[in-house]
Amino acid sequence: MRKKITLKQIARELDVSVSTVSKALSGSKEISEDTTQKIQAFAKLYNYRPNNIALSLKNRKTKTIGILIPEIVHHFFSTVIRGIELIANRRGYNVIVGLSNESFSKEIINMEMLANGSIDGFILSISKETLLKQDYHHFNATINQGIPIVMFDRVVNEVNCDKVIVDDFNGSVKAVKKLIENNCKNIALITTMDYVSVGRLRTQGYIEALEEHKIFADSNLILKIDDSLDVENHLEVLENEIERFFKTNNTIDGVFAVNELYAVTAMKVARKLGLSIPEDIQVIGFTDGVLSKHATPSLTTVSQHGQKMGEQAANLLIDRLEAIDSESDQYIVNDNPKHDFIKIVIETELIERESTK
Amino acid sequence: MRKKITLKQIARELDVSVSTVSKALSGSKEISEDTTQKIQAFAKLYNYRPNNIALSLKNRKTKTIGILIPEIVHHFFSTVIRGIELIANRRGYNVIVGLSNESFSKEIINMEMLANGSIDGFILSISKETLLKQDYHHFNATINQGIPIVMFDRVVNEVNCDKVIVDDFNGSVKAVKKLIENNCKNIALITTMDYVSVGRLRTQGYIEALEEHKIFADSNLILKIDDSLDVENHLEVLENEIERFFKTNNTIDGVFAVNELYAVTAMKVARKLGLSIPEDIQVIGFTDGVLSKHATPSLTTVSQHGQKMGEQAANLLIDRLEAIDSESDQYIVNDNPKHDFIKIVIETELIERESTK
DNA sequence: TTTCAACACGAAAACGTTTTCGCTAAGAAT
DNA sequence: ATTCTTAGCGAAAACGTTTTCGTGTTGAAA
Repeated sequence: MRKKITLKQIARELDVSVSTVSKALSGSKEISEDTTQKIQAFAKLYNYRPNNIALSLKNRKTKTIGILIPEIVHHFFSTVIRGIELIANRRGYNVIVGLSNESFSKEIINMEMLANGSIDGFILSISKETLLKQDYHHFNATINQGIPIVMFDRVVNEVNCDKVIVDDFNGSVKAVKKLIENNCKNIALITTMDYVSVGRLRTQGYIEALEEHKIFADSNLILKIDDSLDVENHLEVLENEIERFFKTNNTIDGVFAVNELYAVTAMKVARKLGLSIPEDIQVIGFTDGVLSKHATPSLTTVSQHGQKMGEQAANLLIDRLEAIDSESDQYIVNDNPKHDFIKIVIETELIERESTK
Repeated sequence: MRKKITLKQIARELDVSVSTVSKALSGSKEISEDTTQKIQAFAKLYNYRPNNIALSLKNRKTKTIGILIPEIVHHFFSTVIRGIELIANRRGYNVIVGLSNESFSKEIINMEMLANGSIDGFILSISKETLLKQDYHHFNATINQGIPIVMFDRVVNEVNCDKVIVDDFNGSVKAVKKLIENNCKNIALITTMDYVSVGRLRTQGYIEALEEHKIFADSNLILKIDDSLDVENHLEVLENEIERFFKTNNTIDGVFAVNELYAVTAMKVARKLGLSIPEDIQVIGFTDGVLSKHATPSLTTVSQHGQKMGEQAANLLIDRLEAIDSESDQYIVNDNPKHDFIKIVIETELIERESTK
C-alpha cells in the first residue's frame, strides 16, 4: 500500500527543504537545474500529486461546484447535471450533488452542509416545498456569506443572483399556436397547480396564444392536476382524472400538457376512448424526455434544452467565481452590491413528431 | 457581506486563545462554565461553523464519496445515485459525481482528479471502453493508494474490491421461464454485443432457461445489436434491424430484451407488423425504468432495484472506510491484503404488466 | 582587497482546525 | 510554611501546500 507521497517526504528523501521541492516542481528558476531535475524525477517516480485539500485550504477555494436539485431520477434534471459537469470539468472544476427531494428542510441542510467551505458556489433549482413556503432566507444567507448562486428553471425574483431559465411562456405559445394552425378547434390544457412558477408561465402562454387568435379560453378546457399527490406511483388517479376530463369535454381535438407524463397519459386515455392520434386529437407536451421520444405515437414536444441550461449555468457561475478572484486584488468593488445579475433565457424548440399532423 | 467567521476571529474578539475557543465549542470541561457560555453565545450569534476543508486536512479524510459512472441521463444510473446519496447523507457524507461518458480516458482523468485528496472512496461502474480494453490498472492503482472502491453493476474479476451486482443471470432465467409458462413457443432474445458483462450474463440466462425446459436455443432467434453506434439518436436503425429480424423469424411469439429500449422498440415494430401484444407476441424487458411503466401496453420487466444497489454500495463503502479508521489505532492489520471483499447480489424482481399474459 | 549583485536555497507564515503538553495560580494536604 | 493537586487556560504542533523574505556563497566589479 503506497500511500500518496507529500512534499515533506520528498524533501526529506532528497535532503532539501520543502520550499525547494515546491519550487522545483513548479519549475521556478530560483532553483538550479540540477536540483530541479533531481526533484522532478523523484516526484515522477513516486507519482507525486499535490493534495487537493491542502490546496483548497491555502487558496481558500475548492474548485468545486455544488449542485442542489429536487430530484435526480428525472430526465430534465439529469440532462442539466450533464451540462454542468461537462463545462465544470472542462474548466477544472468538480461537481458535488445534493438532493433536496422537494423538501424545504433537506434543501437547507444540504446547503449548510456544503456552504462550510466545501464548495465555491451553487447551481440550484428550488424545491416545491420551498416555493410553497416562499421562504428564501437560506439562499440570501449563503449569498451574503460570499457564496454565489446560479438558479435554473425554478427561479424566484426574491433572490438576487444569476439565473438561467427556459422561455416557458413563449414555449407554450409556440405549442398552442401549432395546434391552432393544425386546425384544432377545442384545445385543452393539462397543467399543475400554480405555485411552481414554470407551471404558471406555461398556463399563461396557453391563454395568450388562444387570445391572439381570438379564441375564447374556456376554463372548462383547463385541467389542473394536484401534483402534491405522488402521481408517479398512482398512475390510475391521473388516468381517471384525464378520462373524466375528456368525457365531459368530448369536443377536445387538441391537448397541450405541461409535462411529458401528462401528455403521454393523455394519449393513452385518448386511445382507450377510441380516439386516434393525431387524426382525432393532437397532443403536444412540454419537456422533451425519453418518454416523448419512445412513446407510440411519438410525442411532439417543446424541448427545454436541459443540457444547454446546465452549460450556461456552469459558465455563469465559474465566470463569476473567477471575476471575484481577480476583483479581490483591486481597490473598490468588494462592497459593491450592484453587481448586475444576469438572467439567461434559453429559447425553447418545438420538436414535431407523430402526435401532431 | 458577512464572511464566515473563524476560531481565530472569535478568539481575538473575546480575548482568549484559539485553543480555548475550540475546546469551549466542543464542550470540553477543561474550560470554565463562564468562558464556555460566553464563547458559545458569541459563536451562535455569528453563526460559526467549522470550516470543512480545514477539518478534512486535519483529519485526513473528507467525508465525501466519489461516484464515477458512464452516464447520468439514464434511469438506472440516476436511481443508483439516489440510493447512494440517501445513505451517504444519512451517514454524514457528501457525494461528488464524475461522468466517464463511457470513455476510458475520461474515467482515468476523473479518477485522478478525485483521488488527490478530494474523496475518501469510490463507488463506480465501469465504462464500456474500459471493458473493451480490459485495462484496469487505474482501479488497482487507486486501491493501492489506500482508497477503497466499490463497484456496482458493471464489475470485473480483475479488480479486488467490494462489489454490488444484480443477479443478471437469474433475472433472465426468471423472465424467459415466465414466457415459457405463458406458452410461448418461439422465444427471441434481443441483446447487445458480449463485451459488457451484464449483456453476456443475461444471454446466458436466456439459454439456461430454454435448456432447462428442453427447448433448443436457436441462434437465429438471437439478435445482437451493435451498441457502439449511438442507438438513442438513430432509432430507425434499431427499428429496421428488429423489423428485419421479426420478418425472417415470423414464428416468434415471445421476446426477451436485455434493456428497456430494445423491448419497447420491439413492441413498436410488432404492432407495426400487425401483431397485437400480448395476444400474438409477449414481451419482457430488463431494467425497470420510466419507459416500461408508461409504454402502451406497459412492459413487463425485470427490475434491477437500482436504488437498493446504490444504498448497499454506499453502506459497503462507508463501513469499510470506518473500519479502516478504527484499524489504524490497532497493531497489525495495516499490511494485511486479505481483507475479504464482499460481493452483494441483489435479487431481481419480475414486474408483470400488460405486455405478458 | 573590498563591495556588490546574482544565485541557490531555507525558514517561516499562512490557510482553519484539533489536540497534546505546559504553565500559573489557588486551594488542600502535610 | 512547604508541597501537592487541580482547575483553567495558552502555546505549539500537525495536516500539505505556496510564497515571501531572508541568508550565505560565489564570482565579478571597483
